[in-house]
Amino acid sequence: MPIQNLSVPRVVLHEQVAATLRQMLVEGLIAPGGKLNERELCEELNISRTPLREAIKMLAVEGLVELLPNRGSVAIELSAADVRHTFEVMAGLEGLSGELAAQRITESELDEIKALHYEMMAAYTRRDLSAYYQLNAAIHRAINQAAKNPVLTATYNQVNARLQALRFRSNQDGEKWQHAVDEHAAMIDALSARDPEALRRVLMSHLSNKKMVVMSQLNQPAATAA
Amino acid sequence: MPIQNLSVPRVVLHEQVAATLRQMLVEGLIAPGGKLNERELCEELNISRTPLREAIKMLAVEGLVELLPNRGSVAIELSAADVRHTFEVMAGLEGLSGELAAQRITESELDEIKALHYEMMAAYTRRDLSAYYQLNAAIHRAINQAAKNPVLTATYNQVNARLQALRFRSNQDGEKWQHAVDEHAAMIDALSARDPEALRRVLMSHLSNKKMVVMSQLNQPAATAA
DNA sequence: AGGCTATTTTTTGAATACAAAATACATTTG
DNA sequence: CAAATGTATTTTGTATTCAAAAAATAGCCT
Repeated sequence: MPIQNLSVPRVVLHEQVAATLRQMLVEGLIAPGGKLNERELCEELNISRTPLREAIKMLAVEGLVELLPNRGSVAIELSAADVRHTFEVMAGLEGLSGELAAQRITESELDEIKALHYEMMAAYTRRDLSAYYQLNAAIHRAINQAAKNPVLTATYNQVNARLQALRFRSNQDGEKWQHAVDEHAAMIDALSARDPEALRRVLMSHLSNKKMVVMSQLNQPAATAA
Repeated sequence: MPIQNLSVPRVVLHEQVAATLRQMLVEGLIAPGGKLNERELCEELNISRTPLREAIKMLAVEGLVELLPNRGSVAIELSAADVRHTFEVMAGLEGLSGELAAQRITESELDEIKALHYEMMAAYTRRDLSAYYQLNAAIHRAINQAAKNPVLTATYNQVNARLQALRFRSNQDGEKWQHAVDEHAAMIDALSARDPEALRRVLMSHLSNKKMVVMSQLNQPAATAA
């Protein structure tokens, strides 16, 4: 006879709810500017308002939602200036990641990143944007991991989540995409050479280019990818 | 007869509570590792548990408290590794602040920082540690402001709050203090010259030195300042 | 007496209930 | 008919209540 019931929530509810909402926001299930209706979300997630409201407060600190006193909360909507500022910070954090990763990366970590890079090159060659996007994210995540700094990782993820909520699909333009791929090759070189300064430069300029692509897409928000 | 009662809370309760708790944590009123008893805090702040718990969740995201499921929450206690990691990120954020500030600072902002610097030199000459500490913090805040990036400022403040909760009083050692003051002079020079790279280098090495001072104090936690 | 278990008490987690504010709606009046 | 005002409804903010888990205490047995 089972002593413990594994179906009962073993982790606290507000954490689960926060994770669900975070995913909904980052995946665009709740669009930027969209309202978070408490009653609706409670019904949808089958929870009471207490843990939901706790989760919303957490997301507000993370910068994913904005609290309007007495008027609820909405998914953040980044202005062009907000996007610029966020990318500026992301560039700094990426640069730091690179600097530290180049100093601390192990051989096996480097091999894994090289493997991811080749997979990404395959996706690029096939013009498989979705696979490319995921592998690209995986590489950046791996570099961040190689920096061996949990505080940096947490800060990086928190700021990055706000950009992910934008749901942009960059590099659709041929020339820009080529350039991004070139930069990735330079990353691998800098990592292999364990050259912190070089990797920092590459990553910061990489982010700067990504920023410009996103900014130009924001100006012409015509096509929303399927 | 007054139409509106200004004594009633015009801002939401959980914000006020979060601010109060944040101050208590940063000022050491709740010591690192100390438990946050909900009942006690409710009585002390004259509120119910709901807004208190919302505030605690916010502070958990900020990294000032740790949530122990079913066992409440405690003020964070940074290990030596945590302190190293946090300073590493702070150095990166300071470096970025400096880089941007050197590009964007106005004449009047620069003048104000110079004035703060002279005030700080006065405090240093008098060995007035408290005044020095405050002016030092004001200068770093001013440089951060001059970077004109709200996202950077918010990120910086959030990470910095965790270090402030350590309640260290560094630079008590004469030679180290002298060195810190020299670095501050170099900051003013780099700012005046609008040299981003130079300011970045100075600020990062400044933070690195501060880290070493704090780390050595952590090893011998003998004297707690009055 | 000492170690163990059982029971009470406290504390935390979540749901509900109540109050106040904001919004939507309808009615009235110029 | 439009603007404005008053009323109803919804939504948000806070307090209270209920339930479950953890901690403290007491009792029991060897």
